[in-house]
Order: sequence, then structure tokens, then C-alpha cells
Amino acid sequence: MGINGLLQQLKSISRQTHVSSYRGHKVAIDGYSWLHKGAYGCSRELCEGIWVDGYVRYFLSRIDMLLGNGVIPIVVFDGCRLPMKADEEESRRRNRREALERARAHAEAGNLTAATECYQRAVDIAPWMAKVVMEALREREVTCLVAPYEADAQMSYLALRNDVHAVLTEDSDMLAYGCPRVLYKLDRSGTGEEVVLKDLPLVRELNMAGFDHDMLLQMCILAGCDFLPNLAGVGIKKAHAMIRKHRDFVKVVRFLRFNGTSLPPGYEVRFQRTIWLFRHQRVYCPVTRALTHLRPLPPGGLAAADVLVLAALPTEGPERDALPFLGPPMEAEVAAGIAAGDLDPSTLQPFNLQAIYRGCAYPPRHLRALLLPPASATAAAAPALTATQGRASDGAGLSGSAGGGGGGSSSQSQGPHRNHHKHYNHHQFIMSQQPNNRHGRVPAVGKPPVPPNGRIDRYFFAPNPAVSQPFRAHAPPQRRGEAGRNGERVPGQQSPVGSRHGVHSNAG
DNA sequence: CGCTAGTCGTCAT
DNA sequence: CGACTAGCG
Repeated sequence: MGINGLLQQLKSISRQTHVSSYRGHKVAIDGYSWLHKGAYGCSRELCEGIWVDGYVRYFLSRIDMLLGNGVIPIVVFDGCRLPMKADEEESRRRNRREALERARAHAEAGNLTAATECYQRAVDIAPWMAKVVMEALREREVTCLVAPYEADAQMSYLALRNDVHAVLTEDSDMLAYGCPRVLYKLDRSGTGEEVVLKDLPLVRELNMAGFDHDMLLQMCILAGCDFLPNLAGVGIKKAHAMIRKHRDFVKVVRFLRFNGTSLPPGYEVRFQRTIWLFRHQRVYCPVTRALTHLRPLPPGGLAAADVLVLAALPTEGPERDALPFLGPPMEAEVAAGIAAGDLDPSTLQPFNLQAIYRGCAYPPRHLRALLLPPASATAAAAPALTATQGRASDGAGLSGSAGGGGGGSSSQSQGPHRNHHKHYNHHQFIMSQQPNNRHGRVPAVGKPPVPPNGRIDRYFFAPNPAVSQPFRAHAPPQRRGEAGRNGERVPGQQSPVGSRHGVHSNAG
């Protein structure tokens, strides 16, 4: 959804922009939008658990285009699911499942065209696919970051801190989050449409005179967003008109009720929490390596300021301080493990690289040693990729595995079958809402999860680095038949990201 | 006529 | 997820 119909109203302030105008700047990229597009070309394989790297090649080609224009990409992926999104996620799952059944039926009948169409509707973008892309990006020394919750909020955080100059996405939510500069609809050549938040008063489609950010935000929510569906018959225009007239949603709701409109039960509470979610959602701070808020909570807590609907604030129980609707709190170590791409955000367990790369002929160089020996548990001396050791996949060759043997994702070929372990304790009261079980797989009672140890400072970057030195343009990406294949290196692409961020410092 | 609510396409050969 | 369009009010 994003914000229903918002972008159409911003045509007058959106400017055709080429990424080369960001030369030398860091730019945050919404990883899932490229992941999603890249997955269309190989949807059947992804649905059936067959190894493919088509979506990785697509992703890398986009990254190469940015690098070729001197842009420093910071790729941001979505993390854990937010409680307020649970409803819609369930219906999407159902739709995908039905599409998959139709796809298989068509394939059985020999109708490959229809099958492909259904497969494309059935593809699910799973965290392990982001992991594969992250490992490929590691070879290019491109910085990645997995948000604790929504990538949109995380990217807005980076932009508001001036860690990145702009955000590259397809999603109109960014403006509701208050992101100052967004580039939409980027094409293969590097051209997109830039929207600058400061230009908002200049919009010709809507009269935004006298609108502050709170009013803009409430207009967006009223028009319909991911966390709160719009009221029937209310789109962006009516939302604008009503906020313009009444200035806040409580007065709008009062007016609507007075007019005889009936609203869903709990609408005001949900609305208030949605406002807070856009303003204060939990994000990851790369500096403190812990959770923080997109914007600081008011001193004294949410109750102290900005409350339009008091009932939206839990007054007792564990939720009182946890404020789980902002994204349940989590230990700094867990957040850091997720952010670094070491922990699967859907299970809070380390990724099972053996399962993910099963069927991959040419895994990234830096993973080969780790992936090769299925029998010997030599992980002790192995470097950072850490806790993944010997998460035994099949009954065969159970390896000694320090700490966490509880793994059996014994199913067949792929990562798509995530392990359903028990969650970290503090997440339970929220995460357990999610019926996390697909095919009645036995969750193999696990030992306590392996904490991500030390070395998770890869992928990170310092705050407020001077974005000054210009970049040499380098040759366009290799155009050999199998360009960008796993493990091959394209010359001239070591961006200074790694070195500056102390990440994969090229040349020690 | 403006506006909202559904349907289609996203890749890449 | 957005773009496009039929069809509502």
C-alpha cells in the first residue's frame, strides 16, 4: 500500500533526477524492493526450493550502476514483523499459498505460461534471500544493514541523522516518516524522480499552506497506510480536505461520527498508535549498537506529550514500558545480530548457510571454506560468520556444533524452509501472535539460541562522516556472458565505504 | 467530473 | 509495491 495515492499528488514537486547527482554521497536503498523485482524472473525456482541466483544478479547490476556513478550505497533490509501489520500479512500468506497451488496445477497440466503467472504471484521474499544478497554485497564491500523492523523507518533514521544524503525506494511511506529526500522509480539507466520534503508547501495538486508535519502525517494515515486501512470512500483528497478543515484526526473522527458515519471499533486507538509508529518506531543505532527510536520519545514518555487518544497508551503490565506497538524491544545483542545479517529476523536464530546455499555451485569465496566440510566441525577456528556452525541439516553427518544443535530444518533443498525455533523470551508475548507454523513441521525443541558473538562490526559505518571526496568513475560493469557471477570480482569497485566504516577494510 | 477501489505488471529474453 | 482504469458517487 504505502500511502494510497500520495505520489500522484506530488508530481508537481517531483523532479527527474539522475543518480550521478548523488556522486560522492551515501544513499540508503530499500533492499526488499529490488529483491522483489529480481525475484520475478526466477519465481518458479524460488517457489519450488531450487537454487537460483537471478535475483542476486539483478540486485548486483543495480548496485554496479550506482557504484559506476560514484554513489555509495547503504543497503537496508526489513527485519522483524511489526505487530500492527500482522492482520494483512496473514491474508497475503493465504493468497500466495493459493497461487502456488494453482501454479502447480497448471504446471502439471503443461500450461507453463499460466503456471509462471501464478508462480509470480506466489513468490515470497524470505530473509534468507536478503542474506544471500548481503553475502554477495560483502564481496563488493558494500555496506548492508538489516533493520530491527521496517526498513523505511531505519532509512529515515539514517537520513535524519545525515548518515545518508537520500533514500532510494518505491514506497511512499518515506514521506510520512519524515524522510527529507527520496528518489522514486529508479530505472536501469539511473534516472528516477526525486521528492524533497521541504518542497511540500509548493505542491500544486493540494493546498498545503499551513500544514505542519503532524498534519501531513495524519492526512497520510487517513488516506490509508500499511498499519491502518482507510475508511470506505476516503482517499487522499478527502483526507487532505478533512485535516485541512479540522487540523487533527480526533476532531475529524468527532465530525464523522456526528455525521452518522460509523467507524471500526478501536479506530482512534489504532490511529494514535500509527502516528507514534511513524514518529517513534524502533530502529537500530549503528553507533551504540542497540535499539533506539526513530525520534526520541518525549521526556517523561509518550504520556507526557503528543497524546490525542489516551487509551492508546498501555497503563499497566509489561507493555507499559515496552510499548510493543513501536516494535517490541529486544536485547542489543539480538538487534546487532539481526542488523549484521547474522540472525534470521523471522526466527532470531543464526542463518543456516548450509541449507541456504544447498545446490549452489559457486558460493561466494569467503563462504567456501565454511560451506565445504559438511562433516568436520572445524568451525572453531573459522572466522566471523560465527554461530552458524554445524546447524546440522540432515540426519546425516551431524556435526558436533558448539552450543546450538537444535536445528533440524531437515526438509529438502533450500533455505525457504526456515527453522521454527522457540523465540527469544522477551519477544514471546508479541511474536507469538504470529502462527508461525507452516506445514506442521515439528519445531525440534531447541537449546537456548546461540548469541551472536563478537565480530559483528562488519557492515557498519561511522556517524556523520564527511561526504566530501569525489569518486573516480569506473568502467561499467563487466559484460561477459556470465558477468557478476558468484565469486568473480569486478575491478575498480572497491568503494571507500568499507575502509571508512572500518568494515571490510581493503588493505589493512 | 472528481475521486476511489480494483486489476495488472514488476524480470528479461 | 505503484500505475492504470472502470465505475462509483
